[in-house]
Amino acid sequence: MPDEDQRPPERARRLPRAVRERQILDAAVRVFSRHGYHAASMDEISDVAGVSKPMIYTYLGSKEDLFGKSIQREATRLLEAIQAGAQPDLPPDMQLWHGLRSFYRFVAEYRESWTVLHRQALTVGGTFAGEVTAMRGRAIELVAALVVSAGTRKGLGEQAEFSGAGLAAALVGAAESLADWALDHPEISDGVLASWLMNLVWLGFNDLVEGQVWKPLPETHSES
Amino acid sequence: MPDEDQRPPERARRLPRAVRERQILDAAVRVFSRHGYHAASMDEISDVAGVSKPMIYTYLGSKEDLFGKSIQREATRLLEAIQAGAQPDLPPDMQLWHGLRSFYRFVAEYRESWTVLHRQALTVGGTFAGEVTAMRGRAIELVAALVVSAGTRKGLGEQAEFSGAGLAAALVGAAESLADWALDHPEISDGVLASWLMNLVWLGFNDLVEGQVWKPLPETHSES
DNA sequence: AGCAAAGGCTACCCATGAGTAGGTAAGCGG
DNA sequence: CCGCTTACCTACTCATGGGTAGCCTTTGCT
Repeated sequence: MPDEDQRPPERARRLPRAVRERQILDAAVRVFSRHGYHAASMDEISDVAGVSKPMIYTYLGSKEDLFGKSIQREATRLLEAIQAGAQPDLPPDMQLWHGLRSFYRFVAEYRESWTVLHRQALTVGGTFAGEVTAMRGRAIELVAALVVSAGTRKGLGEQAEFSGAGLAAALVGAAESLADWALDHPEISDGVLASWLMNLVWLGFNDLVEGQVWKPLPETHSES
Repeated sequence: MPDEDQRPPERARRLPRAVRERQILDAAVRVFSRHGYHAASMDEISDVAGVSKPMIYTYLGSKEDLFGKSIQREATRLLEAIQAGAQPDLPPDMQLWHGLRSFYRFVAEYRESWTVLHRQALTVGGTFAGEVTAMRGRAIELVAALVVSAGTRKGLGEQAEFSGAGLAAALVGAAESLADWALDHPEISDGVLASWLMNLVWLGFNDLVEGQVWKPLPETHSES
């Protein structure tokens, strides 16, 4: 009886390996972001991916491997998105401004990527927590460099150096937290979010010396 | 063969129920803070508590119950610590200042409580995540009220109202992130940490109107 | 056609860990 | 000293879920 398969879900059969790997990673990120590492089951991931469990093991390895690869892919995506925005030949404040905007655009577009990186990766002790905190640490150092360079340029000198790391940690945390908040307020544009932080941090920092208002150049931002 | 038990660890036998419950909760907080909800095992908790597993079930209920009670106790502790610092009859900036100092003192003293609340509680979907985010939300609202009241008082009016919630979210996130950072830098006092945030946020916010430097009254803070 | 390799699955194994059954022993009122 | 309650334990059951063995099926090449 040929042609008896009415192929109802059209479960795309026999795709090349690279495609399947992408599908599986997509599913993994989605499931991990929803339940966290431990509560996520390989069965559910395979189900979401539209693939049987052994495929995951033959293609991506163990659950830990899979989680690691998910983290790695999303982290790379995020960093690339931010770096695409913050051109290193701009002045510090503009670097920060564009980096922040890119960050918020990314979070809005890839909520699940963000969730996995921000919430879930830290809870799995061991290698991943290390990788992610290292990545976060690099972000903090980058921001710290911006802050210190700007502070020194403005005449703060030693004090900037001393408190730069802490301030950078606070700023990164503020940006992350604001990202979470923004997930529940999609009507707020990335430009507004970034400008809030710029006004908070840049003003507060620079005004230790002199009171001048930072604002983005008119051509680059579009907010209400 | 009597007296053959050389009672090596002197495992305190037959204590009253209230004491055991405290011991078990202490152990639970410690283990949950280290491994997270799912990776923590009741066996390890009972081991750390110096008590057998059935005791936990007869006294505190299921694993979920136990986690909930741990969260609840630590959250209450934290809120009480903060409220003990921030007297509501002070002006907004001083409330924030003292609240922040109390917060950082608490985090330094009860690292595990903080870890459980900040990192682990969010990863367990369902009731607890709800409770904790609700608690966090209340904190944000509180801060938002301070910020808006100060902003309105300073003449910002509508703009303060509009961005107050977002700014509060950012500030709370900055405070949390700075708390994590401070765990690796114990030499930084709570006064310094709090003053960093005050200078960042309060200055940046108020200076949208006029450039005035916030600083704590000399008698209350002790920093380098 | 024939056949190897790659894509894919069902059906299982088994360690881990939540939760419990049922028993022992110490205090305490009578 | 007798029984009743409370504190407490050892030793199990059993569901969940990570991981795998073994088999089928399509495709592409000669």
